[in-house]
Amino acid sequence: MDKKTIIRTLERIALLMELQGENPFKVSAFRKAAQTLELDSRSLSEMDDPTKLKGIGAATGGVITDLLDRGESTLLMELEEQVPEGLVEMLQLPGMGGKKIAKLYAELGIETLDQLKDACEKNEVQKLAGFGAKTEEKILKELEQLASRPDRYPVWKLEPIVESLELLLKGHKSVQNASVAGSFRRTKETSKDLDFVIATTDVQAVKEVLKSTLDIEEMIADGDTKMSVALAKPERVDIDFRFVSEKEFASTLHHFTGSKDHNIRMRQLAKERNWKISEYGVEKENGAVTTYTSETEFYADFDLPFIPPAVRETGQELDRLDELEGLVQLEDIISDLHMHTTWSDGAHSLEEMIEGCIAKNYQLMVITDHSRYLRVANGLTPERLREQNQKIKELQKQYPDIHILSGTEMDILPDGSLDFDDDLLAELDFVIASIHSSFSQPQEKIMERLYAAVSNPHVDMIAHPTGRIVGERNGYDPDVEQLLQWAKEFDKIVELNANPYRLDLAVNWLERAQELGVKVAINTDAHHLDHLRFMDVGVRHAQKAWLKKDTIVNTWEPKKFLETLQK
DNA sequence: GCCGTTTTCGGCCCGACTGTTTTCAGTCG
Repeated sequence: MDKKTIIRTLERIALLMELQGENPFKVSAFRKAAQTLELDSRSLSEMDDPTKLKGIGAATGGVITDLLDRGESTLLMELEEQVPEGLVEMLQLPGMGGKKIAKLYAELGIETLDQLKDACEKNEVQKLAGFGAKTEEKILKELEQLASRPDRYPVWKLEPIVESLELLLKGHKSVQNASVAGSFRRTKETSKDLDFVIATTDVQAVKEVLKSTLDIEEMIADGDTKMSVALAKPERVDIDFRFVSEKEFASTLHHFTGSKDHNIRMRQLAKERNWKISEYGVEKENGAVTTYTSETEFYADFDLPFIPPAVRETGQELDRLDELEGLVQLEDIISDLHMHTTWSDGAHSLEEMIEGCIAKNYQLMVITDHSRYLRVANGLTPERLREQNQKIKELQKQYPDIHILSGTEMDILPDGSLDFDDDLLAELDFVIASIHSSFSQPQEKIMERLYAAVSNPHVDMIAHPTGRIVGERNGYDPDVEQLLQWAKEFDKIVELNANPYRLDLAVNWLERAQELGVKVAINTDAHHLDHLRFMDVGVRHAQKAWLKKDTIVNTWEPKKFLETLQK
């Protein structure tokens, strides 16, 4: 018996109980028990007695004992028998929760989505107490959209929407402040919807602007403090807008940034002081509500340091406050080690990229155009690479304020060889090795290729180590644990590619890299000047993995960084 | 269902909106 199975069993029990219309507190007791196990970093064998943990009582402990003793749970088996499988799917319908689904099953015997559709069309549903004609209509509409709508959107699809909305809102005369909140602000790879918090003196005016500017498919809610819409274009994504006064902005932003678990921990802290947190501020013992000018001030009132949105996830961040100190910040980044120019498939010249990096106040940069194998990207032949190398050395004289390194993003070929020979690599300051081809090779072959790169003395870094595209494709499926072990062994840098398409490595592997003492570089892989801004996304993604400034080589002073390369 | 040194009963994070009601339940975040 493993911990994951126990966690899944407890969660499944909670889900099935919810579908029976059970008391929500009872349901959440099972979820909390699952979470208690999940958040405990020990494995099952390292735990003395999991049923003694806080949050696990007689019933949830019984499930665990059942699983440990017999490998199955009587409670779960009973529930599986009582609750038809089709009910689980109904939870995907917005507006449908456990109570309603339980009622439809109990009174109309509805077990499947098809039966639900049928009953709605025959107007049987609106006859039930608590249901009406509008509910029936809504169910039919949601049933129709169920198949066509993705349940989560990758960050790179949402980013342009967020950017344009923040611009629109901040430019409005009645808006004092506006920010995206929710999982997007926490830098999750994917989000179910978008949340915005808006400080305004004129809710109606702002609502009007939003309504007239956005391509709205459906008005989901339209109240005095909240408006929810489903966008028609460019994505059919739901957006929530919350309107507050300026003084409430900070606490509302905190509230709607979440996560839910982070907020629960904060509310528990408040409770210990007889305070009460709501989105409008913190109610103190005397009943007065304190408001804040910033989230920093909000946290300070609880004697806490500012907790970056990216780490506000499980609630356990509040037990890791000492680790916040050295967490990497955007201001720490003083170099970008991966970018392209018009010499290969970039949109800007060497000079333009150099000036772009100077504008970012970087102290060091590396030009890393593609190698010859990547013909579609106009990859450089050895001759052109040497020519570029020469040109960079000349440009260095013109731009004394920044170290300009001459590098390459060299392909690791499908047969496991490298695109340039060692003599040429030795002439370069910095060598990136990447896989851009034959993704579908078996893992063994992929690892052979990666080993060739990681074990080559001239290679400094492995770029976008898995080749994934967030929410689209998994990449070439390397054994990442092995790759990280090799990176440690050969003292190579692994990349965190900051392009929101990639965010490669993913958070869990970045945590592992730091644990192993592997060096990480956050790079934009810019093919356009505008892409240099992705450093911000990359840093927030790194924060999500609790990466320290010291782990990230592009926070290092040029002297230290260059010495490391020479080793 | 779980918890507890102001508690073994009565809370559990808290509030907004909708659709159903005619004062509130359900859902959502």
